[in-house]
Amino acid sequence: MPELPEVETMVRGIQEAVEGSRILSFTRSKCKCKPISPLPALAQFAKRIKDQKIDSVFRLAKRIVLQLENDDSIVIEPRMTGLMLLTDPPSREHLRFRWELTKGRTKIDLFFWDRRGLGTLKLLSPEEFQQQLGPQKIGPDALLIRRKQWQQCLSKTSRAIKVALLDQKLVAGIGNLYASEILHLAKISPLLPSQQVTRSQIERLTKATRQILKTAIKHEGSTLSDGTYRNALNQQGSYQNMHRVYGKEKQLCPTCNKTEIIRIVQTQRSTFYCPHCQS
DNA sequence: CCCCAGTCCTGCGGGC
DNA sequence: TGCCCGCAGGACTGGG
Repeated sequence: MPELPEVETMVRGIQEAVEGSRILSFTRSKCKCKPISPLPALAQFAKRIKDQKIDSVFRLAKRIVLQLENDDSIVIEPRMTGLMLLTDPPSREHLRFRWELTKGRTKIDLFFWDRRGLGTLKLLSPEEFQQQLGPQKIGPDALLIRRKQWQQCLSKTSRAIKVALLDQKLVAGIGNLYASEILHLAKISPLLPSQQVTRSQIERLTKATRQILKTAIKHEGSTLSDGTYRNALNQQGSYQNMHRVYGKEKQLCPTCNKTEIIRIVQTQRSTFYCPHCQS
């Protein structure tokens, strides 16, 4: 599930400890779990990053980037169940990778844990980074996108606005959960064809996106009932307690307090909304 | 080019 | 009780 707020929380959680540290070792966990799919030969990967200093840690859409001093980047995509942790992971079983870092005399363990194993890890040269993660592959960040950019990206597609919000080429960082939350706050129907969005709807969408994502970051993201998502210290987020519509089928809409929230399916994903407030 | 269904993966909950 | 199936949704692929 990690979307922008969860990935941002992971980055903030490891940033201080990891920035300026040096990579002592990188190992794949000896657990039974399968190695991550597009990972180059591990020995080669480990060799390329060994003794490198990590200059900075930042979020790129839903990815975590460790920028190395030689300008290579370690790019981590948690996808559904991946976590970056500074403490012992939730279980031994799905631990995938471990970095041993040093900073002065301090030793730091950094873990990548991933229950479902859909996450990916890449080491990219600056050229590969530009090619694979450049602006033509990834749209403007959802936390920063402005009214004019919303207008531009939505005018490009005839798809329903909820479906467009999930297209990372149009706008980056929103996933299935926050798409429903944002559209509810913005009072926009998830079924609205993107090209038909009005000026005032764009205005509301711009504000709602920032407000939802910022508040979710403040609450360290959403830990759903499966309990998977955790911050870097293996603690749960709390934004799940503030959800407006996601997972709340048949409950009353928190805005009008008289209509039941309904669940529909758009391109094989659940959408939750209030048919009264978001008509 | 645009859009969507199918794919990867694991754990859980519902139905029988 | 135990088994099986479907579902959860990140991003990518292939085909219409």
